[in-house]
Amino acid sequence: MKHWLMKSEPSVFGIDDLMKAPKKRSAWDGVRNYQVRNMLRDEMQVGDLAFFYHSSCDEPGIYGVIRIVKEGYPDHTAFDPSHDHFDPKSKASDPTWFMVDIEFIEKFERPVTLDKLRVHVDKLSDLLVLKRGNRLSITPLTNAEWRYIVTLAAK
DNA sequence: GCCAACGTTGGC
DNA sequence: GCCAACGTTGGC
Repeated sequence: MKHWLMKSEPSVFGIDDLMKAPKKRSAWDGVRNYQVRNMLRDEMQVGDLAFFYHSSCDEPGIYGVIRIVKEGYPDHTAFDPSHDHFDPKSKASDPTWFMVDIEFIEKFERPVTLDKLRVHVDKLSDLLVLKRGNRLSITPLTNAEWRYIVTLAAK
């Protein structure tokens, strides 16, 4: 089982939206970056756990835990001309973009904020979300990084 | 294949 | 709103 960090803007879709969704599940759609597409399509597996990270908000950070419940499948929002994420180069017969389904697991009592992650940069020096200029909305974490952040959340 | 221009991301 | 950093596009 792999571990991930998945970023979203809470003004668009945050962990509270996921908690309110039917069966506390949702598609993770709208990814339009090839590196992230490859992870969605080729690497993420049912049962993988991910941190739900809020970006572009008052307090960026990790707000909880989610689980992959459906492996990569074509992102149909790319086929719909009326949709924000429409992409004419993605065809149903040969889709460019993929998504997974996720399920709510846990919301932290207090988020592990970006500031807090930075305090622990000695233990989290490879964490991509701490690297300046990183633009990937989904990044892999090592088991050690995952466990360390879980202990931060429990404090 | 190069690279300038442009659009997007995301913290501040 | 600003701006650094990066990905993508398109002319050549």
